[in-house]
Amino acid sequence: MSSSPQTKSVPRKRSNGIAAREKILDAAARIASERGYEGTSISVVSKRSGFPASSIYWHFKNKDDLIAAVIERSFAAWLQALTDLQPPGEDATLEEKVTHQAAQFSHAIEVSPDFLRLGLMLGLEHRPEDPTARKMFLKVRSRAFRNAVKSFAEWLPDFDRGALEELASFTVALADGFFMSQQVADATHDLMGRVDMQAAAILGVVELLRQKRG
Amino acid sequence: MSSSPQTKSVPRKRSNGIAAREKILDAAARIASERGYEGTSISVVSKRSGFPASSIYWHFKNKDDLIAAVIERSFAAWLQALTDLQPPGEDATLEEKVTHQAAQFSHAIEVSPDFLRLGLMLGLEHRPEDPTARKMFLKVRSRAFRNAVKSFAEWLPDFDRGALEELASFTVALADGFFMSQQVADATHDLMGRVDMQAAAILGVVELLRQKRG
Amino acid sequence: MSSSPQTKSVPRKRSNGIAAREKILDAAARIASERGYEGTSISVVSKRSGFPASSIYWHFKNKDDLIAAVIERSFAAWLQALTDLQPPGEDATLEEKVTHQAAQFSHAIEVSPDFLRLGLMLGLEHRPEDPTARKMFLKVRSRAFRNAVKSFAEWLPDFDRGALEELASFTVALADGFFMSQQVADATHDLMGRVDMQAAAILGVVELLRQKRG
Amino acid sequence: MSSSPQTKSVPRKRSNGIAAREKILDAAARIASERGYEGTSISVVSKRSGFPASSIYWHFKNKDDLIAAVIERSFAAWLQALTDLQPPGEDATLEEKVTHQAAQFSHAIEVSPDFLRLGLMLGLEHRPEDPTARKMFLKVRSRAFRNAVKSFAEWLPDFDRGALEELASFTVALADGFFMSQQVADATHDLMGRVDMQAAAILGVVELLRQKRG
DNA sequence: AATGAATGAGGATTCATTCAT
DNA sequence: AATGAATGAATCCTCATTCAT
Repeated sequence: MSSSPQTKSVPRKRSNGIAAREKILDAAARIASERGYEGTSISVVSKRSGFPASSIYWHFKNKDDLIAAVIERSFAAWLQALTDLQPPGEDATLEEKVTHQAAQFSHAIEVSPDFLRLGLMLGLEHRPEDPTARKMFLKVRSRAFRNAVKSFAEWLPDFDRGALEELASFTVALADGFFMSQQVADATHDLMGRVDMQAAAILGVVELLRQKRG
Repeated sequence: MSSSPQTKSVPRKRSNGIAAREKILDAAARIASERGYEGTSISVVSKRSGFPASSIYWHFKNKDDLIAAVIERSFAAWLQALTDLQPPGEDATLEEKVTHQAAQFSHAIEVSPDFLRLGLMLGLEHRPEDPTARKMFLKVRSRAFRNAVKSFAEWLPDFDRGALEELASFTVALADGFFMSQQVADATHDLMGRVDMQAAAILGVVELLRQKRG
Repeated sequence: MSSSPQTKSVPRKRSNGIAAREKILDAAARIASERGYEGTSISVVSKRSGFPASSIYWHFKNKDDLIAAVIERSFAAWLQALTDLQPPGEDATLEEKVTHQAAQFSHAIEVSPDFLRLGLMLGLEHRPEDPTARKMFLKVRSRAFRNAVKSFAEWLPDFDRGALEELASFTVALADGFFMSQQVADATHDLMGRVDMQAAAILGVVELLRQKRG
Repeated sequence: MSSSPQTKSVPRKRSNGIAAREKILDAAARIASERGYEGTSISVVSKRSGFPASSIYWHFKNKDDLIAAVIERSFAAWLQALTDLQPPGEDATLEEKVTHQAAQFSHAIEVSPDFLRLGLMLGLEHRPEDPTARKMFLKVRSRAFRNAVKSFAEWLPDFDRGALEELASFTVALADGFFMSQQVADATHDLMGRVDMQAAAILGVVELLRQKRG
C-alpha cells in the first residue's frame, strides 16, 4: 500500500468470518442433502468448502451443530419462498384457495428442496441419541403445521378444531408424499407440478370431513 | 469387535448356519431402520447380534450385500402382508375398492414398517455410488407401482394409460406421505389409520382426472 | 508345505494374540512411566510396539483401559518382587524386622519402578473425570497399606489400631518420598539404597507413638 | 476457542494488562495442578480464564513459558509462606529446632500446595525434551535442599558435609512423601499435620548418622 | 460353519500456534 | 493491549475388510 497511491487496497479476503461460515454452510447443505447425517463427514465438507477441518470447528461447535445450522438456514430460505407468493384474495372460492396453497408449497419445495430432503432424512431416523439437527427440523415442521391449521380455520369457519387439525395433517402428509415421490423418482410423472391433484385430494378430504360432521 | 479380548467370549455353541444368518439380519434390520445405511456399521451389527464381525462376513459378502439382504427379506414380509387380505369383490363400488386398497397398504406398512422406512431413507439419498440396497428398493417399489396401475385399469376401464399412471403415482405418494407423517410424528393425529381419508383423496383425484378427460 | 517334506513349518508368527498384547503393554509401560497419562499417546505406543493403532484397539477398549492394564500388570510384578524375599525370623528384634521390611520395599521398587512412577503420577492428578487407571492404582495401594498394618500388628502387639495405621501411613509415605527423591534426582545421595535410614526413621516414630500412649 | 462465534462474546472492557495476566496465571495454575503439563491445554486455560487463546499468547510466549510462569509465581508464594514463620530461638533444643522446621514445611505446603504438586508431576516425568518448567522446579528445589543443609550445619556442628547432605536429602524426601500421601489420600490419617512424626523420624536418622560416625 | 487377530483408511475433534487487525 | 479467524499436525477411535485357523 505504501508503494503506490493507486494501489486499490485489494478487498482483503482474510478474516471475513461471516463469509467463511456461509461457504461452509453451503458445502454442508449440499452434501447433507445428498448423503444424510452420517454421510456428511467433516472431511468432505472441508474438501468441498475449501476450508481445513479445523476451521470448520472454529465456526461450529461440532458436526451436530453444523448440520443444525444447515437446517436452520435452509428453513429460512424455505419460509421466504413460502411468503413470496401473495395470499389468495378474500373472495376466492375454497377451491381457489386450496389450489393456491398447494402451489405455494410446491414452489417453496422447488426453490429450496434441501430443507425438506435433509429434514425428512432426519425425520426417518430414530436413533437413541437424537441429534439437535433432528430436533430443530421437528420444531420447524410443527410450526408449518400450525400455520396450515390457521389458514384452514379462516377458510372453513364451520370446522371444529379436531377436523382442522386432521385436514392440516393431511395437507402436510400430502406435500411430503409428493416430495418423496419426486426424490425417489420412480414415477414417470412429475407429481410435484401437479398442483391440481393436490387440491383435488384436499377437497375430497374436506368433503369427507363435512359428511362425518353432518 | 464383539469377540475382542475384553469381552469375555461365552463358548459359543456350534449353532446352525441359518439361525445365525437370521439373527444377524434381525439385528441389521433394526439398526438400519434406526440409523440408515451409513449408520449401520458392521461393528454395531456385530454387537447387537452377538456375532463377531468376521462371522458376518462369512454370511454376507460385504456391508452392501448385508443391507440388500435386509431389504429383500423385509420386502418379502411386506408382500406377504399385502396378500393376506382378500381382493375386493368384483361387484364392489369404486369407493369400496379404493378403500380396500388403502386398507391393504396401511396394513402392510403397519406389519413391516422397516421396509418402507429403510427404503425411503435410501430413496432420499442421492450419492454418486449407488448402493445395491437402494437399487433393490427402487426395483421393488416400481413393481408396487405397476401393480397399482393394473388394479386401477380394472376398476376404471375408461381411463387411458397416462391417467392410470398418474393415479397410481398419486396413490403411492399418498401412502408415502402418510407413512412419513407417522414416522416424523409431528401430527397429533395418527394418519396411518385414516384409511377413509386416503380413499377420499384418491376419489377426489379420480374426479379431477375424469373432468380433464371429458 | 506341499512342495517339500523337509519344510519345517516355520513357527507362524501370525495371530498370536497374547504375545501381541504383551508387546503392546511393554511399550505402553515404558512410555507411560516416562511421560504420564496424557503423554502416552496411542500413536507413540503404536510406533514403539510396532503395531498399528487399530490393532491396539483390538486388545484394549481404549487408552484408559490400556493404561489400567499397564498398572495392573506392573503391580503383579511388584507384588512378586515383594514376596521374593523371605519374611524376617520370628525371633528377630523389632529393628531387624523393620529393616527387613524396608529392604523389601526398596527391592520391589528397584525391580519394577514403573508401577510406582506411573502410579504416583496418576495419584497427583485430580481431574474431575478420574481415569480407571488412577482408581486401579489407588485400590492396589490401599492393599499395600493394609498389609503394612497387619505386619506392624504382629510386631507391636501393644499398639492400638489407630497407632498401627499411623505407623503404616508413615511407612508408605516414607517409601514414596524416597522414591520421589530418586526420581527427581536432585539429591546427590541415592536414598533408595539407604535402608538403614528408613528403618531408623520408623523406629523414631515407633518411639514417639509409644511415648504418647504411655 | 473461548471467543468462537458460538460463545456470545460479552463486550470485554479494556481491562488492564496486569490483571489479565494474573487471571490467566490463576486459571493455568489450577488446571496444571489438576492435570499436569500435557493436560494443561491452552484452550482449557482460555475457557477457564475467559480470555481467548490468542490473548494468552499475547501475555506468554508459548505454553512452556506459561507453565514456567506458573511455577515461578507459586514458588514465590511458597517462599513467602516459608519465611512467615520465625526461626527457632538460638537456645532451643535440637528437637525443638527440627520440629519447628517440619512445621514450617507443613505450613508452606498447606498454604500453596500447587507448587509442590505440579513440581512433583514434572519431576516424575522423564521425557527427552525437558520443558523449562521442569528445569525451573528442579532449580528451585535444589535451593531448598541447600537451605536445609545450611540449617543442619548450624544445629549439628559436629556433622561432616556428607552427613549433613544425607540428612537434608532425608528431610526433603520425608516432606515429599508426606505430601504425596496427602495427595493420593489413601491414608485415613492426615499425615501433613503430623509434624511430630516428621520430627521424630529426623531425630531417629540423626541418631543413626551419629552412631555410624562414632 | 465360524472366529480371533490384524490392518489401512478415515472418522470427529483438539492441539499449539500465528497473524492481520 | 488484545482478539477473531485461521490452520497443519496430532489427538483418540471406528470403519470395512481380510485371512489363517
